[in-house]
Amino acid sequence: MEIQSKVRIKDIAERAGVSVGTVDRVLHGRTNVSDLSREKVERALKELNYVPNHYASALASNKIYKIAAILPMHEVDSYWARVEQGLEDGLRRYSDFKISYQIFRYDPFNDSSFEVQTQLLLDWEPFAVVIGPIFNYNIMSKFVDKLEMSEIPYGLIDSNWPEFNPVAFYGQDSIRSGEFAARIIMMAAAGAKKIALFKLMGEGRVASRQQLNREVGFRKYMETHSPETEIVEQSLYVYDKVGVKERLKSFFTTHKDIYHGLSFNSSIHTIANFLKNEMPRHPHVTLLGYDAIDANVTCIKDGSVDFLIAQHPMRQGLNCIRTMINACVLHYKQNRNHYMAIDLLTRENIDFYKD
Amino acid sequence: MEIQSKVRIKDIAERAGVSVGTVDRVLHGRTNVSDLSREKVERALKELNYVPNHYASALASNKIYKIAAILPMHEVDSYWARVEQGLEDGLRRYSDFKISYQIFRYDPFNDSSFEVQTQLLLDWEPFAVVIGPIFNYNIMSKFVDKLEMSEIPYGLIDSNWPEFNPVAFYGQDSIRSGEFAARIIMMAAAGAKKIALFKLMGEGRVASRQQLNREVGFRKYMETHSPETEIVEQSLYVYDKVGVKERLKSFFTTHKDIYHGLSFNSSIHTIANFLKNEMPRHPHVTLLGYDAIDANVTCIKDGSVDFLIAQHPMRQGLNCIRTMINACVLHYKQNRNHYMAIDLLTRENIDFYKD
DNA sequence: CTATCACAAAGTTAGCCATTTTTTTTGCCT
DNA sequence: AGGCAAAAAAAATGGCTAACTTTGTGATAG
Repeated sequence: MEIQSKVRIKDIAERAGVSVGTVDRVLHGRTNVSDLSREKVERALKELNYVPNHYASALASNKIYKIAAILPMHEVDSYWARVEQGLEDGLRRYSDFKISYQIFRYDPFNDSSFEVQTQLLLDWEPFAVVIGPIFNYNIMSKFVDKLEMSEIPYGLIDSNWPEFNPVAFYGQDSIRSGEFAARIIMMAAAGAKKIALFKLMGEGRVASRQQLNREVGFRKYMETHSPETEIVEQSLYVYDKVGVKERLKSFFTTHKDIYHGLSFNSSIHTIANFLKNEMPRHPHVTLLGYDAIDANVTCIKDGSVDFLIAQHPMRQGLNCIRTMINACVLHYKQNRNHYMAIDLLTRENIDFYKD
Repeated sequence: MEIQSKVRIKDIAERAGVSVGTVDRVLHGRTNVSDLSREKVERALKELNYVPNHYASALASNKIYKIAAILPMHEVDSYWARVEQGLEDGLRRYSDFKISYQIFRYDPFNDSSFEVQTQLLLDWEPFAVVIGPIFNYNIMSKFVDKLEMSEIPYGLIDSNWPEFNPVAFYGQDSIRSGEFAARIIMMAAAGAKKIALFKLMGEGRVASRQQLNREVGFRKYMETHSPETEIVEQSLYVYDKVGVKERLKSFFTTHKDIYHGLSFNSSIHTIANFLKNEMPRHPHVTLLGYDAIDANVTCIKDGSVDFLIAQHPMRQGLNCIRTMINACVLHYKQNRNHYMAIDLLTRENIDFYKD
């Protein structure tokens, strides 16, 4: 089996009886080609099944591509930190092209911050843009309109917006992910009367779309498969550490019959660490959370968290960049939607989860 | 942030006060370079932080690389079919290089077939080799010795051999994988007195190393965490369809108290389909098996198999090729061992498992 | 003591292939 | 035939490799 593209522009030119310059003009849809020549070239391209050599192409064109990303501000050990890492990995992988990269970060709790940052981004005149999640449809819409007006291609990460036309979306199907969470926790909690749903929030802000959808999927599964199980909610503001302690203490004292709990974001380690440190004699509570951030991985390894659902944030970033470059630089066709795998991590397999 | 390598060989040559030819000689470790020149070049490389442009390099070297793979014969819908697909994907991804690829298939039930095929492979004079699993250490060893004698680099897929020195190994940590299987099945079977272990064999042959190791991991976990659960073994020769039916019928009639079963290879669909077709009124048996081959995926979707453990065969193939090319063609450093993720698939998340 | 040779070391340059720019040719009209 | 636009051909470019060429050193013989 031969996997090689030996057909060169020169071969096309010979076959079509024209010069390489003409073939190039046809390939790039430029002017100054007679209809006859264009047709001959196109026939030759098809007949010889021409595949461009991207190495040579990149070398010759010698353009500089400016790629911008707009993502939420975040902590060092977080989902978004890994997405950024993935983006950078992706860019490094394409470092043989001349790529200039700039990241713009907005305060997810402040809409005007997003507007300020997108303006800075547009002023930088990027070639392509990667966009993270924004809750507010209107400001997102305004930004996307501007991009489309300027014909700047963009990719979405994490949050899918069916009404827009990105080159690609990378993220998890949150509803299915919530169903999967329900299946797993209920397998461990078979027959349990009650399970705890912890709503861990930062700075009093509403949860993300992803989290809301996970809960939708979760409740859907529960209604169908375990309608008899009561879901006991407990809200917590993670930045109010004293408040968290008090509420959890009262929660676990009140609900002595709860041995299973989950959360739809990456803060499950808060519950695990509380139980470890503040109620060490409390019976084991099986916990399920999201995202393989360091704090959670530690808890998985010491057994205080039993399950994590992961979604390959680095791979999301990397693949998003890859797709953008494939589409915009190399002019490959791309699929729009890329739903990431819904991975279950436990103590037994977490060592092999490499993002 | 700028991700681009603007430092060229020419720049290095100027900085070091030598010609580009000399820099090239140093970069490729060729002869005819004085110690002084080599040192000057190496200093310049470090100072300017040189990163080679692989596009240009590939273009210039214009070699034809012959890559051979030696893998077991297999059915169309199987683990190995996907590994082969991954290998081909990988080669396609590097189609800007001139790569010629040939696959040699041996009969896994016949050692001399392996020897015949490896001889054909060596006669083809490949540049690099990808090797699948062989049970017999001695014939493997003989082959590897020949490769090392001829300085042909090789990669291992599926079976790891610590005594050899491949460029890379891709596969799953089978022991851990068995532990994970135990954890999952016992979560569903919490408190069960008995579970079934189906040993599904093709053509009366012993199981693969991988399967044996999975069982080792499984039993280790069971002894530690569920010593009270009895593991009831049942061997089956899948090509003897009548025999399989009879044995299974007698098995499930005898063991009316078994509601959970697993198998360490990809044939779990045999059990699922038997229960569906031959004993439709039998209570649900929770089944766990390996590998997302089509037959198993169908069973996951109709609920007759509950869990599959997957190991990304396509990714193994693809990554193995990638690593071989990175190491041998692009001269990147590579890690030796690449343990694939141990993925749990259920009806809820299988749609997002794309290999 | 120098001419010759072998060989190591270093330099030079023609590709590799797609793109872009410049130059040349062609075709058409006046 | 001259002028001009349109199209084709040719040459230059990019970073790297490898074949080829030149330079330099030391050994040996005359």
